[in-house]
Amino acid sequence: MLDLRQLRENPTLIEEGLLKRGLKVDLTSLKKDIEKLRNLEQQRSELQSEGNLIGKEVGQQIRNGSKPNSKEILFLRNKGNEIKKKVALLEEEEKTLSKKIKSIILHYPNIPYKGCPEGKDDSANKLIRKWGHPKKDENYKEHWQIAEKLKIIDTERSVRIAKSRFATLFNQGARLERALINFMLDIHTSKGYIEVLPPALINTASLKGSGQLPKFEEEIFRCSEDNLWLTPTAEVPLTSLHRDEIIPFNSLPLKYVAYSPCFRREAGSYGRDTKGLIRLHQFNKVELYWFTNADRSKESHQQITADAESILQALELPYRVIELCTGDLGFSASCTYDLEVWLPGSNAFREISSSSNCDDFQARRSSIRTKQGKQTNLVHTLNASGLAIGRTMAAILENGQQKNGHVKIPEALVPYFGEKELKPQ
RNA sequence: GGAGAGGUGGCUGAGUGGUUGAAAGCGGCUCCCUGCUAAGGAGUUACAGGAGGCAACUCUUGUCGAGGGUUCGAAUCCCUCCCUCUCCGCCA
Repeated sequence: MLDLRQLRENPTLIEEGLLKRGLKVDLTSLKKDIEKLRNLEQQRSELQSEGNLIGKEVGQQIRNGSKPNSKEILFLRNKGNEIKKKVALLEEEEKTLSKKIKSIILHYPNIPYKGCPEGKDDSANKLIRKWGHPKKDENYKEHWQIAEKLKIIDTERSVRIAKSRFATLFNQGARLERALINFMLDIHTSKGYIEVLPPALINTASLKGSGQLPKFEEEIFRCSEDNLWLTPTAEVPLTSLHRDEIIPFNSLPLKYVAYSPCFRREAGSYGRDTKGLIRLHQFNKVELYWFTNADRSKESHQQITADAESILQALELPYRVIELCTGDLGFSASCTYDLEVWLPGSNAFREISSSSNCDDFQARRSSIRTKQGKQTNLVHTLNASGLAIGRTMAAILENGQQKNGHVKIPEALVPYFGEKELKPQ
């Protein structure tokens, strides 16, 4: 959420920021509304102050022995009633106005940080670094072809059970998924992350707090009967872990790692990535999440990104780091690095992690602060996938594929998986 | 699903109409004392909005789960909703 005071005092700065994202917005009328609201608040509180004095006066006189029906007290009560009427009118006006303002600003995304590369779409994204050596020389199969041969993924049965865009894993496939989750959690917790297993069903306030609602309702599965939603990413419950809290300053940064299943409706992606593990309604993910103070959020972003990268390195999967340009940023982010893993089968880099600094955007929506001396400040929040499990499995299948149809398991994963390769069982 | 109890500051917990934004305890912070440690003493310790000094402050409004109502005045009375807990039933 954008800062009301900044909207009032420096709307052009925000207009410029939104414009960089490709949003042309004229904030003059919003600014006027905010000022009007401030005005109403002031008038109202002056009246209330007057009313409070009258209330005290009545109490004083009664304690001094005046009768409740004495002339003086009846006079004061009358006066109090008049004030009450005026206050009620102002309050009503105030409420409509502040509702209007809030509904507008909840729809505005975060503004990009100063150094964010400017551009309209992903063509303006910036290559930051590369790691490993992408295999390009041979004729590689795609991961779903490999998986089919090994009989570790069954899509048709998934349709029977649920519908399209679901996967059912068998044998070594199911085992590999489990191994990857444990492997990633172990690496991150060994670095000081606190492991969390959050609920998969989450409430509306949580989704508003992290920025998924009100704008992206159509992307999230809903249990309308209970007014709960299926979590689209652990980022949501992790943000709400500290919603409406003041975190002690000396416990920052708070670093969490959570495994969670993720559910997405994938509305509007019909026909894209229909095969395999790349785009499913349900997938597993290990998510990293930091609460930190504003001073340290830039360096924290480097660190959380490096922590996500360390998994790819440990699995010997070639990847590159891309900084998203202003037009490609997600709703809550002010700066994002995508980690893209190399998939030799499709001869392309594919997003496997997104690492974002949301600065105080989510913290303001969720009211998460820290106290430094007498000052209470919003914290900064950062998140990074570390990593998406299904896509990691796809990458392992494609990068580890052998000519005989077997798949080599990365060495670091062997203790978790228990075998050195995938082969027909 | 049936019956009951309750939601108060970082926490425990008092408070049923009038200087109660809220006792007390714990915790936190500051200072003092002590040769380290432990113990002790004094003080301090909610959040949000607004106005003014535009800095360390002062004034003001709101906030005791949320919303509405009664009243000159509500944490305290009434209504609605949400949530938590206990017992019984059912069930991993």
